[in-house]
Amino acid sequence: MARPNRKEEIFKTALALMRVHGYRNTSMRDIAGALNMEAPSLYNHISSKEDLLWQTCTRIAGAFEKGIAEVNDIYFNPQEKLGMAIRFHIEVLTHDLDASYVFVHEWRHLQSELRDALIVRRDRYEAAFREILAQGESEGVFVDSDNKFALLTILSSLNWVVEWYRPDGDMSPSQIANQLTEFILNGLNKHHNYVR
Amino acid sequence: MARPNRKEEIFKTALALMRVHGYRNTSMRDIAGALNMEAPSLYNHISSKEDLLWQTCTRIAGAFEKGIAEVNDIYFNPQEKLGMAIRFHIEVLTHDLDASYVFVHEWRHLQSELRDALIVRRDRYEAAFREILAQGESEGVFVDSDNKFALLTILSSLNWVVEWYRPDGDMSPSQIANQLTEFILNGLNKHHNYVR
DNA sequence: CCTACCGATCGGTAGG
DNA sequence: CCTACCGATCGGTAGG
Repeated sequence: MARPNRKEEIFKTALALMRVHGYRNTSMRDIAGALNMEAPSLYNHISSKEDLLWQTCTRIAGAFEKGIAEVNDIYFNPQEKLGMAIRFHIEVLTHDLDASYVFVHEWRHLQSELRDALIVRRDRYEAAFREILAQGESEGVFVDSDNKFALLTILSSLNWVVEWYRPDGDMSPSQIANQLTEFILNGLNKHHNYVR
Repeated sequence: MARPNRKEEIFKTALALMRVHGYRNTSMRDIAGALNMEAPSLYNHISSKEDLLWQTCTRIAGAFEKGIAEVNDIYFNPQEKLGMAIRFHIEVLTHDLDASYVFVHEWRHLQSELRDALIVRRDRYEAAFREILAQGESEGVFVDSDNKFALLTILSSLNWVVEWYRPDGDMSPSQIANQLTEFILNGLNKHHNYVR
């Protein structure tokens, strides 16, 4: 009876359901039903419902961290750095859309200790992004913006991609990254400021 | 015993709780407790938990619609139009942050008929925004972008404001609107395209 | 992997 | 505005 990747099947099914209906609106019975099982059988493969969410969040958070670390290792030019950071971010989001969507929307449902741990990691990630903006400013290639504000605006436009991206849609992840990079670099470009 | 604005107090308390804990994680007992009442007493003032969400969503949706209609009535220049549309949008979001936050995050928990009605209204709002971008393109003042893409990117950066705006923070709603407008107009400005 | 089942909690009603 | 209470549903356990 034991299937090799039953655990993965459970995660995949659960995340697909949670993306559509939300974490709280997806019951263990829903997940089991989609796999032709009974709810208690799920506990032979996973430890709790919350663990489904937690494992997913840490996995995605880890992917983001790996991306930003790579950017800082390889690139020096702030524009290139920002462009690659955007590219990695979009790659993570689009590579496993169900997991990313659940991560972005449902992490609040974790217990406070787990949630706090994620917030720390998110803040660290945002600080690394912000560092790129600060570097661009000090080198005189980005406008002197309110760093925090610019960062929030940039990340919001990146994260919103989970709302409308479709693997079979018009734009590939790479094209999305290109367009967003162009849009954002225009917004930051020191020598081309739009004057009202 | 009857207090004049008990209904409003219930809405206000419920939305504040739902913003922090989410719709599903806020029980009628939680809401009642915060008002020193018992849960069944709430039903003398409201009809259902879902109605709290529905009334809130329609109210905010109406405010957005009023804003975009006003913009289209008064302004002709596409840059001005876009700037004012951004300004109204930010005003609605910041004017009642609890309600806006709940609207943005929790509308999915409505029954399908109500949810569908909101989607129709949202699509209409987005179409009006998009019309402004199309006008700017045809007049040659905005870059020829993928309209849908540009629109999603713009609205995402606007809606993300509910995540970080604090009434007692550094930036006023007006300053936020100014910064976002500048950032977005730079991104769209035809004659100042950043070239990679 | 299942049956049987538990304690907790939910939105909401009856009746006053 | 309250007490008493309902039927439904939840995550999860016991035991096999």
